[in-house]
Amino acid sequence: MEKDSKKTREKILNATKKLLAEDGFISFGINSIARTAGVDKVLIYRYFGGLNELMNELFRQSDFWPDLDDLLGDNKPFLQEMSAREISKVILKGRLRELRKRPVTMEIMRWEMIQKNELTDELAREREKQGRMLLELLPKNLEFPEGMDISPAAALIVAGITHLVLRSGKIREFQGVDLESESGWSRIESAIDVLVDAYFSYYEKKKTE
Amino acid sequence: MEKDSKKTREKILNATKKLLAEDGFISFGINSIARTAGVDKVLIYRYFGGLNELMNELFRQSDFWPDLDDLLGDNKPFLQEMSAREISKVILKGRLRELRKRPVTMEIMRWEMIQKNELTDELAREREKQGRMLLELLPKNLEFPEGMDISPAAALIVAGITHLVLRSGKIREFQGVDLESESGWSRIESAIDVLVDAYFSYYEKKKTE
DNA sequence: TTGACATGTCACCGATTGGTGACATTATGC
DNA sequence: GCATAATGTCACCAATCGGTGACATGTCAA
Repeated sequence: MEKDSKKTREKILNATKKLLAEDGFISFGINSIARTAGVDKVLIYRYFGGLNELMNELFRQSDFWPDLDDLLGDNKPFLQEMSAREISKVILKGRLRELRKRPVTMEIMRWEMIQKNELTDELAREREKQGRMLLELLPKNLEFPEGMDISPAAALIVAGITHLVLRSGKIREFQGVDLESESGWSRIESAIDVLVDAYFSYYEKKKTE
Repeated sequence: MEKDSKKTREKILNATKKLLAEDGFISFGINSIARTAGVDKVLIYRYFGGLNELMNELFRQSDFWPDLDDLLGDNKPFLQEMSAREISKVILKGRLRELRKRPVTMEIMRWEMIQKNELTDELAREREKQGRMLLELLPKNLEFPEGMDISPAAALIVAGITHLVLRSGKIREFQGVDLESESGWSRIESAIDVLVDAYFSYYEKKKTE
């Protein structure tokens, strides 16, 4: 019998991540964590206090939500020179790409659809914070065509991206688009480009009329 | 002690609908149905066979998924005279409106994000069937600008609509859009119009260049 | 009226859940 | 080396779940 509290904490945290990524919240709980960690469940209470505290620990030590750098990727150096149109495209496609990389985040967001509780609230707060930071980090001189009510259009596209990512893994196809092949996803990325371009052109044209 | 099997069946079905609409699948099961119906759970097994059969019965007797008539609403008489652009707008907005009316459907779709099983498969099949019928019922002479890869763009918008509706009731606001007020939803409807218009104009302009 | 069947009630089963107390074992500081 | 605190093990609790068998009670046809 080995006694090493650090190692045990590690085992618990890893088991939690693994469980969330593979099975989601459906069979998630103290017992299943203890079982897959090969550890008595009483230790979870001793080391973390309970499930909520365990989750908080998890949130603190991993990056569940992409920050601006993640979203921009290779385009980061050119941020100041980009137009509103270009930034919109890059950030939306970044959102798609980065979310797909984070299975645990995906599972938490799926769970948010069903139940609101302290666990999901933690991620929601983090997301909100990052959202505000993102706005502040963007170039101040970005010019959007006047008359644009961007919020609902942006909300629609972001919601669409989110929904498609969350549905992937559960279904093969969504409305004729293959969610299991990279070619399907690049068709979606192209659609994002086209929609953003079309949207901006629409307002710019209106202005000059 | 009253003995009326029809009434008992009714009580069970109603309790099931009520439970799904109010609490979703989170605490859903034989026991909770029996409890809220005020009926012994053994009767559920006797009358329906089990939970799956109960759900099938529910699906058969209610319209969980909007058909073309629902989607078109007042625009139905003018279907043959409408352009692809107009039909796209009407159907997308119809989708938004009709889905919002169906809390049980919303809950099932939420559950589909988490777990795939016989219950959710039933709705998925129904949805697919209606989707095919919808394509057949549309005017045959609809002309889409060439070069358009509509599927992924349509998927994005439909996914966005779905996501926003499913998120409502759980959160107040999504990306700056109020999901609890009618004004928020009409901003979203406007955004659908604009995006569709912009998308079509984009390709039509390209063609004439 | 009586017998048979439909309907409803109740008690139980094994499995699983979150949670805790009591105890055994190991590591660590003195 | 020894006491003490940290760590790990085990057994148990009440509650809930889906599911079933045994039996009581009502209804209806012969």
